[in-house]
Amino acid sequence: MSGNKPTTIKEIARKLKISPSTVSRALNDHPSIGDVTKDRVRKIAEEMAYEPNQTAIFFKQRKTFTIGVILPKLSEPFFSDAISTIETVAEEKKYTVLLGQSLDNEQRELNIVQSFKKHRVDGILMSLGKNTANMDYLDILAKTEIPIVFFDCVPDLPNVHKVYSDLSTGMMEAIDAFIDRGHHKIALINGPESLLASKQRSEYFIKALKQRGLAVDTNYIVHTDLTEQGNEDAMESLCALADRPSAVVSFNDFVTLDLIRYAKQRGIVMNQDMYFISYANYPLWKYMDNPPMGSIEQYPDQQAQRAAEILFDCIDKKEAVEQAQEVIFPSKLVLK
Amino acid sequence: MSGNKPTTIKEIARKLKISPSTVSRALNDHPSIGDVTKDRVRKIAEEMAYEPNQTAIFFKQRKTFTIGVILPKLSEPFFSDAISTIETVAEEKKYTVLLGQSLDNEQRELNIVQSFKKHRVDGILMSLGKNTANMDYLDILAKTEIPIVFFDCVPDLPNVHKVYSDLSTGMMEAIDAFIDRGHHKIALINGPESLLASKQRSEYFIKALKQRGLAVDTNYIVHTDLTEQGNEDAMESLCALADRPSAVVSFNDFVTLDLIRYAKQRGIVMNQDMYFISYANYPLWKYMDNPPMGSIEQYPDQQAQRAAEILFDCIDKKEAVEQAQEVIFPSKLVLK
DNA sequence: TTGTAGGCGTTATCAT
DNA sequence: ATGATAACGCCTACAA
Repeated sequence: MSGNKPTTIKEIARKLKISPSTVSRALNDHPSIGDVTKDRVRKIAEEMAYEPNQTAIFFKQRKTFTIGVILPKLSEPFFSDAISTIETVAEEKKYTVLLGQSLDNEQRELNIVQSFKKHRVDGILMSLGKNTANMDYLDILAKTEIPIVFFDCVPDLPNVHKVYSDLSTGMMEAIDAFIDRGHHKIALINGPESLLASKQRSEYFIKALKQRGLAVDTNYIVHTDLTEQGNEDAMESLCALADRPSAVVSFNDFVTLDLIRYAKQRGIVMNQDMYFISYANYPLWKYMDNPPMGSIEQYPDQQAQRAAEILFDCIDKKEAVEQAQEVIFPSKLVLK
Repeated sequence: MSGNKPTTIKEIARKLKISPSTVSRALNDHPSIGDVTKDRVRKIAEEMAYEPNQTAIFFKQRKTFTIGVILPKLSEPFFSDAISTIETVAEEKKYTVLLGQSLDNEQRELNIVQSFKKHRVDGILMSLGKNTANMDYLDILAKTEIPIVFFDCVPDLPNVHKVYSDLSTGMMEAIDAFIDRGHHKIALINGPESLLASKQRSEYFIKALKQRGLAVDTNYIVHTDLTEQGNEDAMESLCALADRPSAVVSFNDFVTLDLIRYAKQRGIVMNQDMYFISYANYPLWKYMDNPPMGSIEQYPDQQAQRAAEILFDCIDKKEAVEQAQEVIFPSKLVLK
């Protein structure tokens, strides 16, 4: 039960009085080795509890059969779904998954990338943190030739592989749903203006309103820093308007949780005085007495699956991945 | 942007017309190397974008600076909290985390252990799946000398390191809370009888009732297989009783979500006709109109932290870990 | 202060 | 069918 080192091929060879190469070949079922020898080797290997030293093999093959996954935080169902899918795909390819949560912290993101690089992962799947602006690691990785595929929260750059959800389709459906139900005072509670995700929501929101012939009231577009306080403040500023909106598209379901709670405190009746639709389609709404009118599904599993496939294509050096891949899934409104 | 291999120490040596060992030492700031040489080496290394090949180092050191974490599923907040803590501790020790979700599947658990062993992780943190009975990997790991520390859902074996939550304290508090509020018809909706977790809940439930002088009505102890249907069935069987209980301890918050929904459908008014307390203390209750009376916190972060510490002690070969460590945190009722 | 040589475990190449 | 040798990149005892 103490420091007895693992058996090596050499030891087997010595015991059998044959050469290490023969042992190696026998163990790998090489055709040129006789069945007798193979059997003898296998038997002894079994007895001595031989286990190939993968670190040696990785080293020699210049491959680790490991991919790194970097995402903001696993406590968001979107990402815990995604990682499950990634794991499944990886498992099929006999790969193992190295995990890193950035917690939306740019510095951590960089550290994780560095650490993954150190560990010589064969590839990286990454969803950016909410505030990430700096893309230095792209250079770092380009130098090291480690393929990287972004998903969900992707950088606004050409020449990188990315898989994400098209927020506009869901937005259009949301606005449609609101208008069809007679709403014309529709607001947007958006995330921080710096985020690409926010810019997109904003853009699609305005586009959708215009397309349906509604005027865009800038008072109806407010921002939250995504903290509980920020969410409440955003809601408050909407409620303070003389002409309060009757429908709200919110950044995501987490924000909406706070909005609904705040609204209730203020005596605003859900789905009567005010209607909500947000992004994410988290599974918890079915347990709520006052769920939002709908939520926009962004398909974490599909995104993760596709991103993982592209990554493995890169790793396996398929031709198709010479150019940067860009895969976009439409988002979809799900009524509650 | 193509197959130019990473710089090696040899190449730097050649370029500088000095020996590889000198380069190695210079790079590692060895005291015997002159400052001039160090500077020259560092400069060239920088220029040539030298990166030490960790796989070579791992191979040589017989260490990977990697720990494997195996847990049932990250979609449970308990585990996503736990993994965050583990990552933090690992990061401090310059370790990276390999992830494996067992999805409560024993075969997967074994595969993951095998895969981790292949990757020569320096240690493993593991929380068992709900149905795991087979502990073969313990032998596997013992042979390989890979330390393993269990947390939360731990095996009922001696001689293994384990960190878990004492369910009895929370149960006692729950029963106390119910009784103090005048309840004496108290039921338990338990998980599958096969689970250790269920056996414990059952045992502590009965013990707590007896301790407070209440009779134990076996009709008041029902089981669910933890599916939505199972949860509803369990609730149904309680509601069907002539003498319906007014208070229920349930297996966990997920079960309680279904119970509450079912109860509401049946016109049972929460916290009036019926009161609930369950294990987990998930963060979502604050958003619910009808939260349970309370929930029992099991401190994922503390458990994970402690387990990780023990694991690193094992890895660092501290004396203290020669005997199997067993750390128990009391669970605690949190009223809503 | 620096260089030389050997080895970590495995496998591929070239012999025999 | 099997063996000897070299090499992957790095480190380090020993030598100079």
